[in-house]
Amino acid sequence: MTETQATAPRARNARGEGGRLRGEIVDAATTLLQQGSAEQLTLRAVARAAGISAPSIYRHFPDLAAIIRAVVDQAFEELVQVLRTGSRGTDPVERLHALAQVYLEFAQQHPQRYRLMFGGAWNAAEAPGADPEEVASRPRIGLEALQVIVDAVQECADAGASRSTDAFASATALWVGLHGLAGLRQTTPLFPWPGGVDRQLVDRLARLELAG
Amino acid sequence: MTETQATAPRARNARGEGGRLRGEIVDAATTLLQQGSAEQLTLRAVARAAGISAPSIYRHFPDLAAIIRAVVDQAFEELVQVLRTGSRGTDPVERLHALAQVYLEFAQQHPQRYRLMFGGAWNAAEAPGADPEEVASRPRIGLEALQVIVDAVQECADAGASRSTDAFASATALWVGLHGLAGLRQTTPLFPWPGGVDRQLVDRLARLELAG
DNA sequence: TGTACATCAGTGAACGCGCGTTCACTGATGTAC
DNA sequence: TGTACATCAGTGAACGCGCGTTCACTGATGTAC
Repeated sequence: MTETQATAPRARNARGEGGRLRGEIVDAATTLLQQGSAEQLTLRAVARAAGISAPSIYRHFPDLAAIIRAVVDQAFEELVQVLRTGSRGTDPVERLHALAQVYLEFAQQHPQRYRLMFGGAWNAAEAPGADPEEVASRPRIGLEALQVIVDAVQECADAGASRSTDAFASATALWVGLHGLAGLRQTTPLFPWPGGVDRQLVDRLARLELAG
Repeated sequence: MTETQATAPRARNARGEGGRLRGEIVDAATTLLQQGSAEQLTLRAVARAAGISAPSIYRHFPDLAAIIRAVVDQAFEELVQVLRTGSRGTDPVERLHALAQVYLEFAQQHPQRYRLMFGGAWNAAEAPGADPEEVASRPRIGLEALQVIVDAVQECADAGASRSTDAFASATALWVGLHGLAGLRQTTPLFPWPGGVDRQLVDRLARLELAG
């Protein structure tokens, strides 16, 4: 009786709602990324986590890489939103520091997804089946996230709080620094990290040190 | 006739030279990392590349993770050597810039190995079978590489070419920046990288900009 | 110098496993009449 | 309002594959006598 209930197949989605399972598959993959790395993901594991049979995946995705691409796309959208929300504040310098913290927190809270966003892409790009057009369009969404940093740096410069004369270049350098810190902090937690590395990165790369 | 030659088993090592195949296995794994990522490495693939049968691996390594650990150890030793060789020059600032270039080149020339050194370690650390003592000792070899950067920054400070008052902290920040750049350059080659990002990272993170 | 023997590096066959993918199918949902 | 039917989301069984690992083995190397 309860056994029947326990092993009951999932309720099928109605006609128009075929897209629902698609979202559930992406969510399942995202959940699995909280436990293990992207390399450990398998199509069957995603299906299990989503509570469906393996072949059901094919109604929604051609293969595992497509699922992962969807996870990455969603993660980039989340990052952009989180950055926009996190850069609030009155002082432009304060806003930039808050932005950096939010970026680092995102990477820390979703290490595997972050790794996938910035570490697995080129892997997929070199994969034989990669769609060239898709690969070419991939940086666009990343640029959107970077733009938030560019704007914040520009505001500091406009307010006379940064000596930066090229907000894009400075923001890129800052992004590079934050990315490096995010990765290394997770990789080598035992390293004797000097306090305030994050602050130093922001101050120096965005050229906030006016008293020179 | 030639068929026999082609399929002839490899010449067995003499008694005392059992260690020779160990090195060949590590070399085979290193070679495979020039073609694919560490996640694609399998015990059988390493054996094939080394020209031996799969079970032969077990005479030298308990499992694939042990082989990878040996590859990483060797890579760190190479990096330290390359950094030491690359930091030659008369001017301390020149030496630091050369050091940064050498670091970036190492990462570029051995992308998968570099990724494994700084990106895969924590993965292995969280693996169930990880030896705690081994994990704890892992940063040591990395610190040796960092020390080369610390020394170079200190020399700049001593020569009055850097405003850094904490060479370790500045070197760490620089390492973070270089690591970020190394990773992102490979991951997002299509990104419109501003020229001179690498120089900017060194100048700003090692505080070489005196005319403030 | 010769011979019997222990050592041990490397092998080939075999196993069970989880994987990706295919196929024909089931059966509820929505629609045409 | 009823009924027959097309649609299509999801299933279960099955396949071939490469994997890690085990086992008993082979046969050259080095040693004891």
